[in-house]
Amino acid sequence: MQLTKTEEELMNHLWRLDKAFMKDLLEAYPEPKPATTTVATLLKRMADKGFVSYTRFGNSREYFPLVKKKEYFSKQVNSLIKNFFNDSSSQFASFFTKETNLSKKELQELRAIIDSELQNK
Amino acid sequence: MQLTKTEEELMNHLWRLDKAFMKDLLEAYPEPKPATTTVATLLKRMADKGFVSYTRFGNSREYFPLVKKKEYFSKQVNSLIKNFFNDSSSQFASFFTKETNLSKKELQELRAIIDSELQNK
DNA sequence: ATTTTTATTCTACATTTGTAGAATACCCTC
DNA sequence: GAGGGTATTCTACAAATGTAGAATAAAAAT
Repeated sequence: MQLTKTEEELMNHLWRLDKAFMKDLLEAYPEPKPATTTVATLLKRMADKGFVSYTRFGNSREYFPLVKKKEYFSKQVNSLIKNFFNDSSSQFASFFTKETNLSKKELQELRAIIDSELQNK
Repeated sequence: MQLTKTEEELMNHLWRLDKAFMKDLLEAYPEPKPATTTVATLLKRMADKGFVSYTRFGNSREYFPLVKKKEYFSKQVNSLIKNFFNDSSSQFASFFTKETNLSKKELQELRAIIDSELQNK
């Protein structure tokens, strides 16, 4: 199952905080903050979808992510690639390199990463 | 505004075909094909969102995309980057290179692209 | 202990999305 | 020009999403 945009936003807070109580999550939002009940509903739905869980502490809960940001993100990218580039990551890579505004420095860094990846092949 | 997954699928057909009548779009779907009315509804919604338009031909219409695949896709990637990498494309690039399964050949191609990009800087 | 604050659950409701039938209008063919 | 195929519009409806009030329960503060 998929997270919606709104759920993703909350998930991002949770990833950043690593684990968090309701109040921490509310704090994480910029003004205007959503109602507590709104966040509670989102958390419940996200728990149903298997993205978060929690530890009980008295009556309240410490929420934590069940899915790593990396994993989640990786699926996102892969689905983008599948959807728009007939599953060709190189086509995507080429597109990405040309179309996003990487600075000279960033491009050089990226080349370094690629070189080190090539070492392992 | 955003396209939903289902709308994206249709949009993909349209991009591939460049322009198309209802019947072409229906053909483009794999079995089980959606009902004509379903596609019609989607097209209308997509037109409302400003993603497609059409030329009248008698009582039927030749639909065409108003947004280029490249543009659309570019926005998707940028929003992914913004959402998950605090707007840092280099962080994303690094992630991408490490986490997607690029073959040796693809990595080499990618390096070539980067080199040629670096020429222009 | 009484009040205040805070989190949770239950309920609710408007909007969006996925899907398609019914009715209608048009074009093509015999 | 009557009948069959096809596209469009209208209508509908279930499910998902965004949002939050009311009621409740428990913890913290005074």
